[in-house]
Amino acid sequence: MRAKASREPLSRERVLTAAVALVDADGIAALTMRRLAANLGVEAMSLYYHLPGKDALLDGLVESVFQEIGAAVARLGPQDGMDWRTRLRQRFLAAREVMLRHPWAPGLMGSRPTIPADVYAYYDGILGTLIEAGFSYRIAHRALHAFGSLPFGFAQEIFSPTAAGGNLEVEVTEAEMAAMAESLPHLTAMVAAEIHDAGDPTLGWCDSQVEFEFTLDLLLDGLDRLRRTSV
Amino acid sequence: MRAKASREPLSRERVLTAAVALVDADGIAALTMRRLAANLGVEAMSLYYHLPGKDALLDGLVESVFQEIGAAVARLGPQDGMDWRTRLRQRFLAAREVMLRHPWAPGLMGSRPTIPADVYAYYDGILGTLIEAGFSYRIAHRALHAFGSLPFGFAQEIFSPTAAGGNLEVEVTEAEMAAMAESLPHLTAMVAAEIHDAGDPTLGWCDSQVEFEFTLDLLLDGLDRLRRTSV
DNA sequence: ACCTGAACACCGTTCAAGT
DNA sequence: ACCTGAACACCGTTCAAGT
Repeated sequence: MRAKASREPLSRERVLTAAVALVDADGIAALTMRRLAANLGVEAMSLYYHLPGKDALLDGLVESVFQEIGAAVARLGPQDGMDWRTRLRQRFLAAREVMLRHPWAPGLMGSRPTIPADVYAYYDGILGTLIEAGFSYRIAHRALHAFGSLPFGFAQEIFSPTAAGGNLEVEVTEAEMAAMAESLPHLTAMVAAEIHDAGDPTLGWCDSQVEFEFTLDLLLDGLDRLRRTSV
Repeated sequence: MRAKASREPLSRERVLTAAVALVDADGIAALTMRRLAANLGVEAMSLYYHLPGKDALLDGLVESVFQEIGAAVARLGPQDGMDWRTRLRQRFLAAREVMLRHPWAPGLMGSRPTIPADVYAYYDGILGTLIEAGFSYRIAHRALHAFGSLPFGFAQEIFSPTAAGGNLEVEVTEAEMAAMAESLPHLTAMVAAEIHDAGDPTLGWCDSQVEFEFTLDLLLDGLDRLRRTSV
């Protein structure tokens, strides 16, 4: 895990790249000034020359992930011929691919008190798409809120990605299953009725691609209906 | 802030109550084993007799908030005559009132690796309401995901409640405003078009009651349309 | 049964100092 | 300009010990 010593000096960018790699590999709890420095072949105090402190490091992590989203969206190319729903759908799905690579990012974003500046530009683009499609500012504003975290490629997860929900069936014994059927009749029936493909890459608790796209389309369709009736 | 010394012995419940009070008052970062103990008039090590460690304390905090939601929902009384949309709407709005009292809770929930057991029963009730209304298990399952955090009384907040978004206009100078109009034309126009009631109690970044209910109704209406067409 | 004191390993951060 | 060593205040947690 320790990077080979390099003679080129540190930089904010190198520090952030190493931090993303560290967190991807060992989780957010492993991100320590001392450990990050060690991975860079340097003392902890050296980091303070490139970043004011740990909060700035965490902000930088969020910024890094968002820039990755920005790059993925830019890679989609011009969207001239498309209607607004297709445009937004592509954006959000591109963001999702980035998030699948950094499952710690949603939790980190949710805990930061500041918003990286580039995010405003990102939202401005979404808003522009909506206005161009004929939405009023009022409805477009509410649409931004309704989208929630979808622009960042993840559906709502109230609890952490590593939560137990998805593995429910696996860890439960026969006796517990019977008790569950009694206390949680509807959930038990649902699990029985639904067969999930195991092992698909997911952000967590059943938050598979299918669920993500269902929520996305439910909102897009509902907004489109609003647009065509009242605007 | 220090509680008066009491002769009755500590208990898990007393510890959790004090922890909620501490976090309500001073924020989640102020929750320290040593500080919590001091508030209880006790040494830090005493807490370990009632809770295995800090993780258990954080889990207990989430559990406490959820039990408050459970109590608020129970206070709604029997829902016999109501249709499914009204039932869910009342539930989610009741949960929202609890969350407004504990603005740190969404962030904490998002960072916990485990789900309190009672939450399953809560979801089972929501699922039962959907099934009773005629939804298939497949659609009901997806509806649970689409709801996201609404059952817990908060709409998606990608960034922390204390984020800057809501105060954007206030902190911006004239020159910055002009620059903003150039780089963020649509957002600037939206802010100009929208007048927000200042000072309303909110979970954060424009997540006012109106936005919450808009998202809620958008999803409920969309689901209802699905129910009546394909089921 | 319930609480404590001393100690340990580990944080983030400061500051003066090195090169 | 860039990095370091020693030190500080503060963590969560252990363990043997008190009552």
